[in-house]
Amino acid sequence: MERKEISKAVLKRLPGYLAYLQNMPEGSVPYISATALANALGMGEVQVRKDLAMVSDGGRPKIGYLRERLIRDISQFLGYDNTTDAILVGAGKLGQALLGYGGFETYGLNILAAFDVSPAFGYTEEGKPILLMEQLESFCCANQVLMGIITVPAEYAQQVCDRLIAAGIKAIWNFAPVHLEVPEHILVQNENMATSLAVLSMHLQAHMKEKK
Amino acid sequence: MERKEISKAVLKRLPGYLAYLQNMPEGSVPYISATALANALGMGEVQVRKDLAMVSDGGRPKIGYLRERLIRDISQFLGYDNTTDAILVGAGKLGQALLGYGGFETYGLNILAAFDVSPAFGYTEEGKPILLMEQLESFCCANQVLMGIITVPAEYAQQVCDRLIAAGIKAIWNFAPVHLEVPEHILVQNENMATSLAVLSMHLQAHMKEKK
DNA sequence: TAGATTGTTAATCGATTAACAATC
DNA sequence: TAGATTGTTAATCGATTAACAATC
Repeated sequence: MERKEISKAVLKRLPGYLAYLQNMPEGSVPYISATALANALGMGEVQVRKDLAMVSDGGRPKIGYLRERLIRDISQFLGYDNTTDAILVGAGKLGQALLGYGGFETYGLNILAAFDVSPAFGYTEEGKPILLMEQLESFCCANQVLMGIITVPAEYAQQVCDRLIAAGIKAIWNFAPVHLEVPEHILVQNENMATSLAVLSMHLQAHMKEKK
Repeated sequence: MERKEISKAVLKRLPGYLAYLQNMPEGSVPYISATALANALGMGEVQVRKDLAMVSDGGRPKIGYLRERLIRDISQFLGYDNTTDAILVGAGKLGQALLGYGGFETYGLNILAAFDVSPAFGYTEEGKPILLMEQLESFCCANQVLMGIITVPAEYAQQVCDRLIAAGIKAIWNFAPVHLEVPEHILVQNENMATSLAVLSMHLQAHMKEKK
């Protein structure tokens, strides 16, 4: 499969397809069509077909895609087959929730360690080390870590971010509700609860108004 | 301010403006221009100006917007001034992290209680009640709850979702990595970690390839 | 006044949808 | 073969960007 340029919009839909395919009722036919997938997820069938065509050429007219093959193709496209090492900064509640979430391995993400200013505990329940902030740079360099997850309070996020970049990190998953200033080649992905809440809040407002 | 039809794209950018305005260095000039805001957040100035024009008519040529006024206008537009009651289902790690996160009040969100199959604990550290699933329907009806937050494992998400809707809920914030099937008038907002990870993963793949 | 900034109207860009030929 | 499904090419839609007139 030759890699085409892919848009962010398509990229964001791929995990949804993958999740559905992986959780599909077993025992049924081994093939699935773009049409069937679209119906199951409540999406347009043309869109799904086009998206799938971006990442796999296993589609066969009249038959569809071989489910296992499609799972493999999407996973590979998303880079889930080769694991990425990451570190997490900020072992508060949210940080610990993420550390404890086992599901990330499925996505090829491996959180090596957490860092925190407080040395209160040395290991998480899962046995991941919680280290002091002082060790951040040396750890990242030694382990060639490329991804950093920020779960510190908003006011510390920028300085943590700066240190991560100085330590050689290229991609940042930011859970702090602030805009981070970074050099051009660094990617910041904001996990922004406020954004989701805005959409929900707007929907409820419209609902309330309707009721009046 | 007359309400115009607003696109989802604009809606999702508003919380970012708001957060920046609220955390601005105090003591400086009380006015801020769309240009200044755009530069601070690394966005296009025309886009910011247009977005602001959607929610406020306090903009004055040569001067810009009065910061306090703008904060008020955006907050009001997003409905952050009148609080929304919500319940949370699934008091696992993620659920508890959300329950413990104090910041939601800022967005007008008030989590009244959590529900779980396990009656192990009656209250969270913050004093919010953790109730049994059996009480879900009666609680929602009695308190006229309109929003439900789902933090249960993927395999239970759909049945929880169905119960929430039956209990009168109109908007669902879904943290489970599955597609939820809902009637037309119900809004599901997926907080999808997998989506963010896909974007990050793709960036790192590109980075690795470059290095080779 | 001059100049910065606003809001609006028009042009561009990108993504989605529709139409259709190719294929098993 | 007939029909379902694929992938591709063209049309539509929506959002972003650019250009410009209005205003303090």
